[in-house]
Amino acid sequence: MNDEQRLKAAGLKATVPRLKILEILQAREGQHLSAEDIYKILLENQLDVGLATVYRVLTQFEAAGLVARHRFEDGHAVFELDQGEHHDHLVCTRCGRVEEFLDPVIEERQRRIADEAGFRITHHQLYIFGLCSDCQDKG
Amino acid sequence: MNDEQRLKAAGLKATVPRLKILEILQAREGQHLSAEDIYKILLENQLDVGLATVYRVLTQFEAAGLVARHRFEDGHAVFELDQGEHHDHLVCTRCGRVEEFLDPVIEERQRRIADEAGFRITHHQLYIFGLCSDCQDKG
DNA sequence: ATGATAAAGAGAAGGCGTCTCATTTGAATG
DNA sequence: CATTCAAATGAGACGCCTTCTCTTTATCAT
Repeated sequence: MNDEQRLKAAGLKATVPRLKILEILQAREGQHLSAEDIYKILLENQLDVGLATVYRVLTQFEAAGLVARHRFEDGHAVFELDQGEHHDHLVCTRCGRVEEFLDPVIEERQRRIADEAGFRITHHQLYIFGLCSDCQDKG
Repeated sequence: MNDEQRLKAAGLKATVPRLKILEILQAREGQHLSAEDIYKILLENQLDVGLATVYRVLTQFEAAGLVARHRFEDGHAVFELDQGEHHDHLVCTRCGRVEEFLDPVIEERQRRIADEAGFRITHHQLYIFGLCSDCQDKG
């Protein structure tokens, strides 16, 4: 399935801004980009896309399950492509480095906890904050 | 230990705004208050405390380990007294209801994951979002 | 009580994100 | 392929939460 088909499958028209933003996200898998980051990349590529559009598109992508939105420590949002594989994050509070992980045991416990509380889970977020090995050395 | 002593132990002068904010948080344990909420409560009690002061004090309290700051779905911050007992949250995305839980297994797995990645954990946050039992019924 | 210093109050300013509205674009139709 | 109309975009204003600045005030040690 190509990008255009992917957008249509999500119920979105295949417009230039949407295709480009999808491309950018695909080209930077594993990174966590803010709307501003994406906006700048678009401008660097001579694409006149408004920042408002970037926000709109990202919100639509999120609703369509194409991207995941995260809010690390500082509360401002970053995005990454959602490849169906949920994962959680370890975030270094000093250098901003982010590592991803997936723990089946934690996932299972979460389902059970929600179940016992009578909640139907839609999604969840687990962030572990701390100092990465490099930053521990630097004091 | 009374409130005044608690503040001094945290390295903070025992000022009126700080004492009052601490009182408010204590009187509402289990609730999650925004800075604005606390500001309004102060005004209702005829206390002329500036909103900026509320934010400052809450940030200081957080740094001192007296309160925990959370960002649920919408990105804006809420606070609660930190009684030493870490816990995580189940949040209903429809009515905003929040339930707390603590799962030793999850806690343990987190420590191990951080360990294996070479991270030294400072703190972590786990939010499970979904619909509470009441809201499931309401469609 | 007094002085040094931290904290508070008020309002301006900042930052991220959303809204509005005129204009353009996409894609279905003839 | 031209037409058409809803949907999407761009630009900038706007809004909200939070922080900053600066003067005034309060705290605490002496």
